[in-house]
Amino acid sequence: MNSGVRVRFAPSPTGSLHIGGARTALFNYLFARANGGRFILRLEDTDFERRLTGAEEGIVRSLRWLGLDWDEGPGVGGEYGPYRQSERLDVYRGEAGRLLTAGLAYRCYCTPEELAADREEARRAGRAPRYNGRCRSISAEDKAEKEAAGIKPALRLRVPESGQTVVEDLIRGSVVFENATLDDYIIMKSTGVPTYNFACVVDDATMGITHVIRAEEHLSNTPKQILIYKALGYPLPAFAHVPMILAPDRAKLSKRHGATGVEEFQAQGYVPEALFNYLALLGWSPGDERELLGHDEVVREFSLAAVSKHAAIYDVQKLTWLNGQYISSMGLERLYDLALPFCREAGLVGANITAAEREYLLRVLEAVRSRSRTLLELADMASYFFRDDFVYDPKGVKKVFTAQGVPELLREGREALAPVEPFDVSNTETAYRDLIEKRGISGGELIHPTRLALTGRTVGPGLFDVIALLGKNRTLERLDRAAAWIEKNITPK
RNA sequence: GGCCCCAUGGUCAAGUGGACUAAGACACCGGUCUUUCAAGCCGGUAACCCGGGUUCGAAUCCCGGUGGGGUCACCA
Repeated sequence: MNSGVRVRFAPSPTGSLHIGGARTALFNYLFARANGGRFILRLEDTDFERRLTGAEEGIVRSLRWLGLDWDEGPGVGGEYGPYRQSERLDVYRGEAGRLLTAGLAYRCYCTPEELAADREEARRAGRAPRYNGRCRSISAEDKAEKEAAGIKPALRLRVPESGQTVVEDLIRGSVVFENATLDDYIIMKSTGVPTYNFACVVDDATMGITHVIRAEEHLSNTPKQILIYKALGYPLPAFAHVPMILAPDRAKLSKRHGATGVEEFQAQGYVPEALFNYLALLGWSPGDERELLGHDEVVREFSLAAVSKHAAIYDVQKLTWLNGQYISSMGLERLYDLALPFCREAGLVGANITAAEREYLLRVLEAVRSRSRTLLELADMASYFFRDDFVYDPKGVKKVFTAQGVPELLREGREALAPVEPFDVSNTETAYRDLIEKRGISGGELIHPTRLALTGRTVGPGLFDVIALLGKNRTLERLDRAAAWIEKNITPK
């Protein structure tokens, strides 16, 4: 199915993909998928000063991780390429030449120093810092003089001095800009490299983009871009400016806000399903009470008309809650795949995994998943199933190891469990319940110290699940070890 | 400062003139279940920025304030 809809996400490879960019990419992706269109990835890498090596790869990795596959762009090709602006310089030069010969653009010989001085003066005088138009109607002599002095000109667009430019925004309606508030801005730098507004328009036009969906911070660029479409004679695409994602202090996302990059969330143990779901819900809602929405459901329901107008502050707590929901309800095999790197990182499993190890990890994950909100927590919750080197939680020691007769109780527990066969949940529980009854104690009096002895913790899955998972050898060994440890380290009170 | 956008609980967010005594979710607080902690379930606290208008009626429409945000580069 091809509806003719073409949208693009056009990041600049100056850093990693943060959640604001990811959300913009997501909305473009959703719009394309919801409307049978094509989603295109384009790299806006004309600022060679700020360009960062590895940034493109990082962005690509993050998009793929989130599941936002593009139909055209780096790595997949397409008939409108190339998809990196640095590889399209001849296209921009050609289009700029058209504007120059048509008299719609002109050469500007002002130096950056002159322009800075103009701006400073305007600022002091309380005027808007607009270009003063010095080169708009430069005389032939002055021009010759500048050329002779070897000054390389930049190219400016001749902006109408009156009238209005109206942005018909799919989310905000008509937004009117007075042309008089716009100035003749630079479209080609003196180096022959296009500026953002120009390259963006040329690419969107020549790549057949039908809907420009981008963050609201670009809204004030749009009238400038519309003027270029008109000058070049290209039809206008539809525009949609989606609300921004703000940091908890209500400011635009930046490095000082800490972990806001997709890769950082990934490293902290967030799963792509959850981030996808959360980001979709930031600025958009299905219109009813649903919160947990999978990929297909979001694609089915997404519409720009339902996108809100105001900026949203992201809330890690809700993301974390969603993440926990996904961790406890996704397919176990999928969870395994996602959790494996974290388990390796935590030293629970090695690089090569036998079928039996895999089976065991699967069962462990099943036991601890509902208690974990991130994969990091998950690996941590799973650790004592793989490692014997845990220490007893000091708080727990104080609470359940210091009572009178705990070592003896643990040894009795050990004796009760030793003959159990098969060593499963219900048989071990029966053995323990019998002991509890025989001793006339409460369940907790035996169960709590046992848990601490077996796991080092006071929290975790049901005790008999833990026991069955650990198996007889490790259970008995850990009970012995704890009894001895208590006798050595604790003075009964 | 100029221009532009926006405005429902702490946060996300439903709501498009009467069904609003304003959903739902996160967070928070209580209860319940349980050997623990989660999860689950039940319940609670908490919002229409202010002022004018229009209307029989305004969270919803209009105007003005206020507040927040964005943007004003040979950055993107």
